[in-house]
Amino acid sequence: MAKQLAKTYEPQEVENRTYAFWQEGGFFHAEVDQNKKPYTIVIPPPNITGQLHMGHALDNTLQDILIRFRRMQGYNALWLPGTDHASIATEAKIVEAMAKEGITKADIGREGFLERAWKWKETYGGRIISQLKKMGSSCDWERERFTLDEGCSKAVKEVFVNLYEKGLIYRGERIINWCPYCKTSISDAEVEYEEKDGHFWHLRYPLTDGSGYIELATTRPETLLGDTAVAVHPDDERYKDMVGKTVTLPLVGRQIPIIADSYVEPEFGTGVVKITPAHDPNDFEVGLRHNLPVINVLTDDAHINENGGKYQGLDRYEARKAMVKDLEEGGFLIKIEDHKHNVGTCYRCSTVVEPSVSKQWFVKMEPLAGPAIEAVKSGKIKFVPERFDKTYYHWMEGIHDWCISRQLWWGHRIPAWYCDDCGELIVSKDEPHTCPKCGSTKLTQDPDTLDTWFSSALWPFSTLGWPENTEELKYFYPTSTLVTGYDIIFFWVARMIFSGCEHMGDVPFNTVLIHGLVRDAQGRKMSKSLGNGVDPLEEIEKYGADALRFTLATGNSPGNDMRYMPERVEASRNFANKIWNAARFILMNLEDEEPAPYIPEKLNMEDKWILSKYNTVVKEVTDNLEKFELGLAVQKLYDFIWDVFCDWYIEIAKIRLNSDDKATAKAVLVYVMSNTLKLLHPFMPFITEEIWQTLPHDGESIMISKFPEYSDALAFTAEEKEFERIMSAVRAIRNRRAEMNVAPSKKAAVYIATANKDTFSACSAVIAKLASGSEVSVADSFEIENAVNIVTDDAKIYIPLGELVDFEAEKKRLEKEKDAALKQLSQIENKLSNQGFLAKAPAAVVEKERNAAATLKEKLTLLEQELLKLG
RNA sequence: GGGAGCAUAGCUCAGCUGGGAGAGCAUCUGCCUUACAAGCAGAGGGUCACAGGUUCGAGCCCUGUUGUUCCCACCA
Repeated sequence: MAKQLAKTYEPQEVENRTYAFWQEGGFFHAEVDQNKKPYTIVIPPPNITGQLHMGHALDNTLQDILIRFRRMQGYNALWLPGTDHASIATEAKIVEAMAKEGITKADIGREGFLERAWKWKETYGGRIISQLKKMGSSCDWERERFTLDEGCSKAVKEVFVNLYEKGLIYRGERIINWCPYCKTSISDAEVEYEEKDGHFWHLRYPLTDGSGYIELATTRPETLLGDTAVAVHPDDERYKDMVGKTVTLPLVGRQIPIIADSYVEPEFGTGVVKITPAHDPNDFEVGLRHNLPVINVLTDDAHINENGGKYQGLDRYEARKAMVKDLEEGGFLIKIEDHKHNVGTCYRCSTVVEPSVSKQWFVKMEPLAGPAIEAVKSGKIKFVPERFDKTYYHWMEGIHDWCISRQLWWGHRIPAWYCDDCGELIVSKDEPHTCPKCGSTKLTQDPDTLDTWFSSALWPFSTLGWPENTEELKYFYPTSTLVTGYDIIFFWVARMIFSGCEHMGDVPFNTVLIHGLVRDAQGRKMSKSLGNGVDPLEEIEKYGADALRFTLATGNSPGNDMRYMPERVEASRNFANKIWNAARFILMNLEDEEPAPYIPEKLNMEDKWILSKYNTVVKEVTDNLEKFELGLAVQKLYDFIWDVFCDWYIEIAKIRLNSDDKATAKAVLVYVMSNTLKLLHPFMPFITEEIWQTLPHDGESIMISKFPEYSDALAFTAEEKEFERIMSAVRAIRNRRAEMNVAPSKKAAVYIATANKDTFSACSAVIAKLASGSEVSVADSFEIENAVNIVTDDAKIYIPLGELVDFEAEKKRLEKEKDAALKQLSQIENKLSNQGFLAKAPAAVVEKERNAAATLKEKLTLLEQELLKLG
């Protein structure tokens, strides 16, 4: 025993050792156990290409708090970890790396590329995992999964075939968002709209019959090459006569019809719209209605293709420039206006996307959205905070079909084959060898892969073994809580919900705890381009993982963004050090003895006070955690440990520790300390384990100890209240001494006149210690000369400080206090004479006011007595 | 165009079902009181954005206004 702890807490030394100890102990692992209730969290799988950033740090801190809390509460807690293959992001990185070697995808082919990709995964995939461990994450690493592993791939095929057979997956030629940099289609959700300064080019399209021209405006003049009509509103009088005529497309010479369609807004611009079905979603719809040809004019990297005549080969923006010049020269350009408009960009690479008609695979959303909406409406899934259900409904209700095919190689290949001979489409979990229609053996698999979110949508059940009906799946599904940022509600949360409902017949989780973004100190989003990102690992190195976790868990509320301020981590680090030193103090006093538990009969007032305070904290922290109010919970622990336990109880305990009557104080110190460590453990796992291990303890690890529970036996309400009186007397004395600039080293006698003699006598040593008293006397009354006067609610206190006492000042001060008390009293009496208040306020509230009034009156009496004495 | 959030001390933010305005940092004063100066004891500092309303009682609920941030939306 009597272990020596270093003077300050050194997290670096403790963390790796402790984490290894937990792993070796197998404490993170959960097995199916019918005798225990499961509590399950599946991790939002980080990208294998990723590096831990503050968003991960926050997300995983919250998850770890919840999982550690539930584990200690006795739940069979499973936190299932894994990583995401992140098709677009990863493929882009690999392509980039290859480019540095001067190699392209085409050079090495699909096989060669995938070989590289898997190697990449082996090299970097583990990086983020080891970073999560640095955070202290108590994931069940034995169950680590990867969205592209065998099991997940099986689940993906199962789902694809299943949905296809139900008619919920189809292949079709439709307008999609094309990213010319990633060279793939992307879903609507993957397009980010940015307001950009652009132009409005007003053009003149001549009527073919020579009877004039029609004026229209466009923001993308280069799409003119794909125009197949010009549209006006059917009721627009200005153009009524022109409908049915044709115009000759400038620069191209193609004759295209003027059509009437109510999509056109007559008030906007000139009321005329050029229709480019191949490159605009609205125009595409118009084209369908009017049976217009679709002319694609772009290549997959956004250059003009063979349909662009002389502009072929030009980049889209070069083509724009060239065409505007030609239009101007040809007299077709009327004017150019500045125009702000929303431009769609790729969420991965920020390249401006081009809407393009293309043959892709889609998930039919409408039948899936219904049950997914109902799952939240019925309360089977709850968002915390609740307001996010609105966001969710809004998105789900207006959802379009989901484009799931990607022109990438890194991902789940679409389980569809085409017969080279008859063109038959075969969708199958297993590779087919003959065409069921013509018997041909020449079959080619669809080259595309699936949207990376297609596999993450299955994560809550694919990781538990689905489509096999495993014991794990039966036991741990639905999972309990999903923790994630509001920025991926659409990408991931919504899709998990409809996938769970569809394939499992049950919701994937019961609660979704939503957090916000971690921003920089100025409130800006952390980003690579700004270079303002704070590296969590550097912060851990500097301040310790516990300090970082504490900072992220505190001072923010669900769903709201937070700013990352280095000063706050410093404060958290200081808190860790405070705890460390409190432990050092206790250990120092334990010497070599095996401390016994406290004996209830021997507890004195301050022991009961601290135990009662502790008991309240247990209740409140538990309540807060159960309601996902993690920030409130940890704030209460901070206040209790620092202000209540350290600043008051430890100081008071020193009195007995310096006497012969040490046992009870020691026992209470140990009891409160080690149990408070348990309460704090979910938030600060490393330091709590380290200290708990050095204190007398039962069990292998704090992380599998029992989370403290509220106990009626510790609810010493009366003693708590009594001791608060002592504290307020101590505060009053300290306050007066500070005001008079009396150094703590200058001890002075303290005389306390009170009707409450028992309490004050019992605590005279406490008062002496905490309020620099040389001696403390308690009686009904005193006649003291040359004394400072202090009046508390139930006591008059005199401190003879001889020459320091200024009677006039004393009098003035007491007058001031009297005025304040009178004012307060009149406020309360106003309330108490208000019939409405008496009739309608809860009895407890009225009672509280009555007590306050009584206390004030008592104080006023004492104040008046003193003023009388002073003349 | 629709929807949501935020506005509380100099700064960053808490404030749970309406019942005496809080923390951290910063500032000021005094302390090396042998667990901790990464500390201790004190102090100052707020019309809780503004205007109405509901209520015995509003930072909290309702309506409107202003400022700000974000999300969604097919206006060329």
